[in-house]
Amino acid sequence: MYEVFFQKFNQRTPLTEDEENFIKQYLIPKKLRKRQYLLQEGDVCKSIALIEKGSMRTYLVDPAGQEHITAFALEGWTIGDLPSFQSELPSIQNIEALEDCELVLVSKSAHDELLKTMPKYEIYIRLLITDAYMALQKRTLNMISLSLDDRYKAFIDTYPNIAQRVPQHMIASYMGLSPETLSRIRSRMNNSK
Amino acid sequence: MYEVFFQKFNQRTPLTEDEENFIKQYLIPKKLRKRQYLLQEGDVCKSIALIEKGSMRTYLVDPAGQEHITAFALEGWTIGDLPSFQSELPSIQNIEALEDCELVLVSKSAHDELLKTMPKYEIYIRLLITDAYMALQKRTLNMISLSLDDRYKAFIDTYPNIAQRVPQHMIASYMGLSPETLSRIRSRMNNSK
DNA sequence: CGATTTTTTGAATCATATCAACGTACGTGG
DNA sequence: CCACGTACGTTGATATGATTCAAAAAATCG
Repeated sequence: MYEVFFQKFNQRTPLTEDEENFIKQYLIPKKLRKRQYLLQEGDVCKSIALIEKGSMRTYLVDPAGQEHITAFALEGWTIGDLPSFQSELPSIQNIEALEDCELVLVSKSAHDELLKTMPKYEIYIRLLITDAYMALQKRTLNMISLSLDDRYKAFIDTYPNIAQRVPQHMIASYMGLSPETLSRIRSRMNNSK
Repeated sequence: MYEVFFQKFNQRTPLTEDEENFIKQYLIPKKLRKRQYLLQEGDVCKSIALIEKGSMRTYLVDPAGQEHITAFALEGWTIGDLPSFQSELPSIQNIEALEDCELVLVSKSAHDELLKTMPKYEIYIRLLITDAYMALQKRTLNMISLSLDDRYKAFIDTYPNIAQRVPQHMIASYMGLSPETLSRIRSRMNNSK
């Protein structure tokens, strides 16, 4: 239990066994079936979740009623709506299981408590956000500088597993283009190699 | 001296006078003339900089020789190339003064030392990156979900000062579109209101 | 003031969105 | 377990809108 959580934690901030046990008190395991929600628009994001198994997506519905996927997450990734989690205000995003999932939750109160009492947790969170920030910077750069074909290649290189596990139209939504266009990009790529 | 630096710091993490003085030992003031560089491609980013006065841009040159602006920064903002700063490997980005600037530098060694010795500095950095991450998420969302006209409006709303202080073609580069297109967006907007 | 850079405008081209139709795969209930 | 209905992915035709190239107008700098 919590294998992936502590593997990821130790990767950034090595822990003693005692420290692991200390943290374990604060963790809550949770299973989610495909299509179930971790968070729904209008609710406050009360936990961040590490994915032990499965995959999820974060999306939001714009005023015109269209869905936009802002993030995917697989095993070992941490997911949550940061603006809502930080501010304790209602979220505008939804977080949904794309496959059956096993999660490890850290509630807001547990998170605040751990930040206060355990310097290593603070370090871990800082490194986690730093990595997430750098990944997002790369994504932003790709969006402003690459052709669609190259953006799709970059997506595949960065997340080779995702493409096989989530429907294409969701990848199109994540990239901000129509499903038809993504289909044509793929057929162009297959023909040229 | 360091007014803006400590104003921003206190905003996130209130400090006593002693704590301010402790941190001051580690700070280095630096002035940069317009068009001078804080960081050039190929160099390691050895400091992060808070801008007391002036404005800067971060950009990178792609294989085809085209510049892409990834960030602007004004008074009170912190700038640096995080991947290079963290890893101490050469940066692929350039950071240039757009106006005469007064900066406050925190070197990598000072940063590491402060992280080790001063919990409040660790908290400050975590909150700083968290804010930057949330801002970047919003930018990403705008890119995948809004029309160009609305993206420009969102840009103006978010950074009302920048539009008057940096050349339009740089804003176009930041938005990932051609200068001509931005010019046409602006004339459309003026005609319709 | 003259030179250079920046912004605007126009016309042609290219890329993506949209709309529509079709084939296929999938899950769901009978 | 099969048959049906719904989702999904592909393909084609057309429309929209952004880029590119070229040139002129406007603004900025020395």
